[in-house]
Amino acid sequence: MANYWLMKSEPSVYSIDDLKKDKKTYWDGVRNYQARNFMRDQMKKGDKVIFYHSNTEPPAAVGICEVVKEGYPDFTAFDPEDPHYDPKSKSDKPTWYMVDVKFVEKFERPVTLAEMKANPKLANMKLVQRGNRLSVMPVTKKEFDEIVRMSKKKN
DNA sequence: GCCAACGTTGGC
DNA sequence: GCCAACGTTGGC
Repeated sequence: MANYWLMKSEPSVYSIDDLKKDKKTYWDGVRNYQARNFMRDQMKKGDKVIFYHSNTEPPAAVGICEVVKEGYPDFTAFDPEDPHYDPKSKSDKPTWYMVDVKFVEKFERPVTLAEMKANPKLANMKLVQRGNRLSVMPVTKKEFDEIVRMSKKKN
């Protein structure tokens, strides 16, 4: 049974349009242990992921992607030239992991953080809770479906 | 092992 | 651009 997730990306770094163009990408650069554990241990092929734009105006869920390759070492941590380089991560004992995702759809209409916060059905999501900084988080099927439903609603 | 200092995230 | 919240680091 598939699980559901939400992953944040700053659109100035990598947006849903970039993914639409590329069709597929590796989710590099996660340097947080909790998020790492989700990617390494729990994300499975076929899992659906909400693509969320952070640090932008407005912050919003903007589309859906799907896990196509399960957790494997984030090789950008091994490259001293890479902005995500981490000398503590060794190729024979990697600290950081990533997954590959493919483009599924871009929402007709972005679902803003403000709308999600205003929806009582989404009140338990980590995303809308105060001070949350997790860039990869699980969501329930109900929450996932609710966000998809909101993305189709007419203004 | 505690905890203050520091760096980063990310909404506003 | 500001700053609250949080994770990590490092001195002790």
